Amino acid sequence: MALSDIAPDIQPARSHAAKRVSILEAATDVFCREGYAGANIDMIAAEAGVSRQTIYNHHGDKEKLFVAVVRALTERANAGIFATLATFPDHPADIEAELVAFAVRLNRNCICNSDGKYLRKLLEAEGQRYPELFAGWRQDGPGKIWAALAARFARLAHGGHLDVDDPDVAARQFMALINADLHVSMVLGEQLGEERVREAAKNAVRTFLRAYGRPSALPRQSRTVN
Amino acid sequence: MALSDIAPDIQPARSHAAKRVSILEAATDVFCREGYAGANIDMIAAEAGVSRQTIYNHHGDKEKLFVAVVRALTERANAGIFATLATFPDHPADIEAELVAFAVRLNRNCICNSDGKYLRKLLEAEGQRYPELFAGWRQDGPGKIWAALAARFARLAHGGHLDVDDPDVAARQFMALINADLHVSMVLGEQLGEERVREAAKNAVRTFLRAYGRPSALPRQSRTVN
DNA sequence: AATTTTTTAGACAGCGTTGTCTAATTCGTC
DNA sequence: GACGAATTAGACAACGCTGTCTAAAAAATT
Repeated sequence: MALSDIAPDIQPARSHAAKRVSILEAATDVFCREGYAGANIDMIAAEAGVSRQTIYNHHGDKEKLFVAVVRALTERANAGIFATLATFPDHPADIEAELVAFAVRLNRNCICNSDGKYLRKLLEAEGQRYPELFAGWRQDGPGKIWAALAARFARLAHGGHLDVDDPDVAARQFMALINADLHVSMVLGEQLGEERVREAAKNAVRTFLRAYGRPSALPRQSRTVN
Repeated sequence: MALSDIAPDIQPARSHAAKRVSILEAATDVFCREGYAGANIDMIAAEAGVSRQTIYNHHGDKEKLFVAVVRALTERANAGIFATLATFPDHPADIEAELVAFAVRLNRNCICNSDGKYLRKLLEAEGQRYPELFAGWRQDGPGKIWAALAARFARLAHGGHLDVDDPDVAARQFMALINADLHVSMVLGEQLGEERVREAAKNAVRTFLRAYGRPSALPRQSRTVN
């Protein structure tokens, strides 16, 4: 009962927070692997190295746990995307090389990493069942990302580096081209190496610049067909 | 016992085949809506207008039923894609208009229709769990489709209609561009109208031709930026 | 060292699902 | 109309999962 005066408000346990994280990680894994209905609490408990009761203590409910998982996932994923977006080449010296590097970062850090894969999978699997959960993702995720990316392209166009008439369309197409080669491989769960990602980015940017590049910015790259 | 001589080999019942189809349709629906683990036989039976026992009579097992569903789905989807692929404009008079029309057909008949959506969803949800099932789809589906589409583009290039150096890449990028605008909307289950599909196809083909079009084939379309 | 809180293992009821079985019924054929 | 095959409704056991509970163990705080 006596409240000591030094460090009075320290949380009851330290392991508490660590276990919460560990539970969330394991739950993310299992929910994504097995789907909501296929996942069971014992699996999650075993994978988290925690007793089943502890999970109920922390999250109260299978559904609440699922919601917590999706929230954490979307927040992390959005943060990662915007962090990568901040590395967009606003004043490119070599636009092709810098766009390729940017595309590689985008693929590596946002789309091919586990958060991206997990989020896509949960979205496809349970999106219909929890529309309100994923509507938030959609607004804060793709909505803002496309807008932000479109603004970057518009600025590049204004600076004379690109010839873009509809930046929104260009942004969506850029994302689509980035993923063109990788999507099917990822769905099947293949692990794709760095060079594969780089190749995909190079192809995407090359086509993107053939479509939207300024004639003056292109010509150093040979474009003859053999 | 007495085998009458006329029409001896007629199947025992006619409703048999109809019910099999109806079961498969309902099972496809339910498996895609609820996932494998979340689907239950009673749901499927109710949706098929059939008793639970009949399902077991026809397919024996929940897992066998699932396999049958995926097989039917992949076969139908592949057939549909190749049928649409046969309408590719091999000798285009107006390449942009004909590619747009082709893209619209591809989207409407193969990607946005229920088979396409269902297949993608099942693939994402259960692909890891049944790799052998979906490996077949991957080989006969995207593998052959990309090759076939690439061959078409190569022929267009050879005929002087396109400037394509790597037809495989071009084919994948064409598919990716086609889907750029629609994918997110579809995942969330929105119903997209004809004009939306048409708009997406127009944007995709325009960019594709800006990247791969022959200079001589392009210029009639004004490309000035305001 | 004592105390309080958290965690654990295990048992437990309640519920839903799968797959089987049986008896009644429907359907198409003869 | 009578026969045989398929279908149906319902009951049923076996099983797995959720969520709760209890008593023991572990961890941290005092």
